[in-house]
Amino acid sequence: MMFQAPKGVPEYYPPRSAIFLAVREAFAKAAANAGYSYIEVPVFEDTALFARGVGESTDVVTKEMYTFTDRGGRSVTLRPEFTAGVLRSTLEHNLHQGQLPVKLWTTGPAFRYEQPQAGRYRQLQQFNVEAIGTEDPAVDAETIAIAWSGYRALGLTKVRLMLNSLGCRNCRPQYRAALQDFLRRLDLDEATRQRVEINPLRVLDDKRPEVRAQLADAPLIPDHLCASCKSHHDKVRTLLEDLSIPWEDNPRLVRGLDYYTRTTYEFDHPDLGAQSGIGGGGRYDGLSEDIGGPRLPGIGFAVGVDRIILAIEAEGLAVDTPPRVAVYGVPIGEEAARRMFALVHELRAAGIAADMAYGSKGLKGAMKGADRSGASHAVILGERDLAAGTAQVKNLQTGEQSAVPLAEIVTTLKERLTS
RNA sequence: GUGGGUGUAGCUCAGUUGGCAGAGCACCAGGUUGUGGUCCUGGGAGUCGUGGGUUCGAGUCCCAUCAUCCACCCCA
Repeated sequence: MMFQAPKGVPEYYPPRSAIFLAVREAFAKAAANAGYSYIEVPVFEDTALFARGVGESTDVVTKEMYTFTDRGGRSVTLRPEFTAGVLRSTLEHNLHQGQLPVKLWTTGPAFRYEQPQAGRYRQLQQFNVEAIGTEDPAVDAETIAIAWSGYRALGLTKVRLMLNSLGCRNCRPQYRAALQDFLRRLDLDEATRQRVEINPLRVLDDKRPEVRAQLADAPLIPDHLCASCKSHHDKVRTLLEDLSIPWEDNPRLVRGLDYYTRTTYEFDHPDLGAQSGIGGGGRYDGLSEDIGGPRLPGIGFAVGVDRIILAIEAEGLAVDTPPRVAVYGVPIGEEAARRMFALVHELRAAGIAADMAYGSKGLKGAMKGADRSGASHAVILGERDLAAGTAQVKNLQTGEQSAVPLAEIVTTLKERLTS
């Protein structure tokens, strides 16, 4: 084999690719139903946008970015996530000057240079939702509800929601100091000690048992929230209760990106191995200012399409794949093939999905093609039919077959397909 | 970046102490020169990941390398 897909890039081809579209469709529908509009943003941006937006101290920025210099000498980076780009676009085009919040969804690939493993890829597919311009906790709950609806629409039953609040610019610094004070007294490796100084909250997320054991008595964020953050957090939870969306409070949930404030949440699935997070999001009330914009709060989430597909498969859910076409043309001989080509075109123009056998296959091979296409009807056309000005219309389920004048094929099939 | 597992036909895999490279599925053709699914018969296919070494002889043993999978760190 001469060429292979780049390392860590999953590909979806038929028949499995149908699941990919179904996942996107489920979330797009949930977002659109909640009044969110589509936004198309670049796959690459100025490197500085991500460095400042996502955070200089994050793993994503320090070691996972696909960064390169373009021919004009500019440093550009393939997006490692969507939020920074969506917010940049919102500000650049003054979408926030209209009525708030600005509600947007988008989808596509993101890129992180990591060592691939189950559910972790260098090109990952995300579905993304952002609500920009309000601090109303109802919008926090709304984004959660959209993600939840998407999972439900796909039939997933084992998705767990974990919820936390990271505080704001007023209460986070005190908590951060208290946490650092605690962490500095622990027995930690060099990399983790550095993290204590740069981004202590992320130490709480460590999965290693030897670290975890030492964190049992660590100060937790919910105990250090200021009055307004506490009230915000309580309101979000009350609203989730109203919607009967079950969640689990997780005071150690911090997430890896620097811009999160107040509400953070994560969805995970128990059957996915080590990479179990299938979606996550939170509030980013300071991000706009971080990237040079006005004060503009926001909240959003991304769900991982690749991992959701793995979850669908892990739960053994069948995604119904409709037949490729409704009608399949079976020509016998060159003259018939030419006539059939036009007939198939007519069927398509009439809104009937149709395909035909190509490459002068034998009748038997062509019928096989009809069978595999999933079509409910075959149209068979040979010398005898041409001479009579008819074609044989065959119901592939029942085997019934009858001659129909060529001029009436389209209307006849239209009737038979709706009945 | 670190650790471990696996690379043989399109797919899933078998291959004994080193001795002619195989099966199932899929695909194609025929059985039926104008009829699919089931059945029967036949067929095409592989530089055994790649490069080197040991040997009369390597899919099998050794070394290197690449790819892939799983895990750590971290994240969707």
